[in-house]
Order: sequence, then structure tokens, then C-alpha cells
Amino acid sequence: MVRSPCSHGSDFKKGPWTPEEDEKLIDYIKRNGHENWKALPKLAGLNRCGKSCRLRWTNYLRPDIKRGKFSEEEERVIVNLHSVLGNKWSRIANHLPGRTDNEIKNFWNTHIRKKLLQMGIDPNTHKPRTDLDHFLNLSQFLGASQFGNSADPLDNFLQLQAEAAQLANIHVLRNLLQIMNTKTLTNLESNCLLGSQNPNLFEGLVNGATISDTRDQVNPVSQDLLNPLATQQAPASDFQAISNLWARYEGGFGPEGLNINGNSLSSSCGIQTDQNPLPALVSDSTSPGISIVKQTESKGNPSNCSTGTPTSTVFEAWEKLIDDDNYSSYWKDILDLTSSSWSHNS
DNA sequence: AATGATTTCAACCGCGTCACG
DNA sequence: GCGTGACGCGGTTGAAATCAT
Repeated sequence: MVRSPCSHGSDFKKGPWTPEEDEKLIDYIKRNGHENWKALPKLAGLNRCGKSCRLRWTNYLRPDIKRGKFSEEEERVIVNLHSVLGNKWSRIANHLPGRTDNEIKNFWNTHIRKKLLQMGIDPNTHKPRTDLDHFLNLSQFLGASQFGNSADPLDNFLQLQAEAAQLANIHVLRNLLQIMNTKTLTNLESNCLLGSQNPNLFEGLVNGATISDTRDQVNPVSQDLLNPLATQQAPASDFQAISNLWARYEGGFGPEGLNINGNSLSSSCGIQTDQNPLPALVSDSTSPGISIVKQTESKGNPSNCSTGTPTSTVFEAWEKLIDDDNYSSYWKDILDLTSSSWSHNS
């Protein structure tokens, strides 16, 4: 393929733009628009290639660009769209007015990615991490926070072991819930896009038949999701679908809670059924979910995240789950559900 | 205050896609 | 159907800013 002169050694200037160059570009585009990027630099009196001009305009000079920090709402949208679309930055940017794909990509790589990694979630797959580094981090955290309270080294060791086991359990449970969260979202969004009239959004989750990952195992539904034009459905925007989905999702599981094999998980776990029992990926004061930050902070003192919103319920429920004498049965329920879901889709 | 390490983000590079002749 | 050129996208780079010592 023939490359544009921009990519191959040329006399065009590279590097940061000067205010004078910006002014020339803005002035030209205001007067003439930008129908032909290749011809534009010469006409505007710039010693830049068209590609460089286009980039500068779309990523920096465009008047409708929103500057400044990303809001929590924007962050939430990015995380959820990324879980569905992957690294399709331009498509994600379409749903965030004033934000460029480049800006979102940078924000993802510098902030969200790290946040998810710290949480134990693989930012590429939105699944729990299984790499050694993550477990080393976890053990370091445990060692730093709990070890060395007793004069007896054996006590310390046993204490550490017990607490490590308990925290690891919480961690695994959280990740399991996260998988269900992500996969259910994906599936539900598919339903939204396809105009499903399924009255029970969680039916698929319960019977294990619809849990799928759009990027691991692309089924016909997710193909439609990724390429709405391929379907006969009226085009629906990703954002609209996500928003609808989120709204329904945030609304909770309904009075019956989440049923597993006929047993209500939410009631057996002590989770109030009018609240969303799954944690949100990002902090959101209006959401009944729990933020990453809040989860981290609440490790030591769960009550810290109680601010009049129902957010504390999630962690309290987890604690009850772990503390309960019968919690092994809950684990069985959860693991049964999860394993059946995986096997159904593998 | 100086210096090195780390983080951020604007800009670049290379590839894929599409339109057009 | 093929070649060409332009545009757009995603990955990467590196200078500047910020932080830690």
C-alpha cells in the first residue's frame, strides 16, 4: 500500500504545535471547513501534513471538545462500553460528547486500567485476574495490614493464614459476582438491542443458557450487538442500550431476588432484594452499587461506606455471607451456578 | 534545591477500509 | 476486479509535568 508522505521522511514539520500554527489552522477551518485534509495545510499556510492537521483539529482544537477531568458518570460509561466493545475507542467516544477517542484511550490506559488491575480484574477481558502478580499483591496487602499483632510468632502465622483465607474468599466471591455482573450486562444489552420481550431478565442467568462473552465466544446475538447494521432491527445506539440496561440493572433484581436452582441467593445471603447486590465497577453516588474505592476503604471498616445510601449493604452482605455458619452452602450455590454457566458455554 | 523516577497525554506511525476512476 | 489515494482507527512513543527522595 502506498503510504502518505506523512509517514515517510518528508519536509513536513513534526512535534508539538505552536500557538501560531493553531491559529492558522483554526482560522482556515472556520473560513473554509475541512473537506480535504491533504490540501488543507498548503492552503492554510502550514508546513504540516494533512494527517497532522486533522489530528490536531479533532483531538485538540475542535470547539466542542470538553476539557478537564472525566466525571464518574463518564468513567462508568467508558468501563461498561469497553466491556462490550473492547478497544473501540472511537465508538466509545461517540457516546461521550466532547471527548475524543484519543483522550478516552489515554484515560483508559492511565487510570481505569490500573484501577481494574488493582481490583483484580483483567482490563482486557473484564474477568478476574489469575496471574501471579495479583496474588502476590494480595498477600503483600495482607501481610502489611494484619501481621505481627501477637507476641507469639505461631499465633501471628495462624492469624495471618486465617485472615488470608477469609479475605481471599471475599475476593473470589467478589470476582465471581463481577463475572456474573459483566456477563449478565452483556447478555442483557443484547436483549435490549434485539428488542427482546423476555419478561425475566435473569432467566438466562438462572438457567445458565445465555451467559457469554462477546469477545471470547461470539454468538449470533453478540455479533448483532457488535454490528447492529447486520440485523433487521432498527439501529439502536450502544449508549441507549447500555443506559436502558443500566437503568434496569440498577433497579435491582426485583422482589424475588436472584434465584439459583430455586433458592434465592439474595435472601439467603442477607442481601435486601430491593437493592442491587452486585457492585458497580466505578463509584457512583446515585447508584446502589459500591465503588472500587469504597470497597477498598471498607476492607478495614465496612461502615465507612455507609453514607445514607444503600451502598454499604453489599459489603455487609458479603461479610454476613462469610461469617455465617452455613456459608459453605452459599458457596456451593454460587460455585454450582458459576460452573454450570461456564460449562454451558465452553 | 537538585535529581531521578514515574505519570500523563499530545502527537506520531502504520494498517485497514472505503470511495473513486 | 484492480489500483490508487484519502481518511480513520488503534497502538505506541516521547516530551513535559508531576512526584518522591
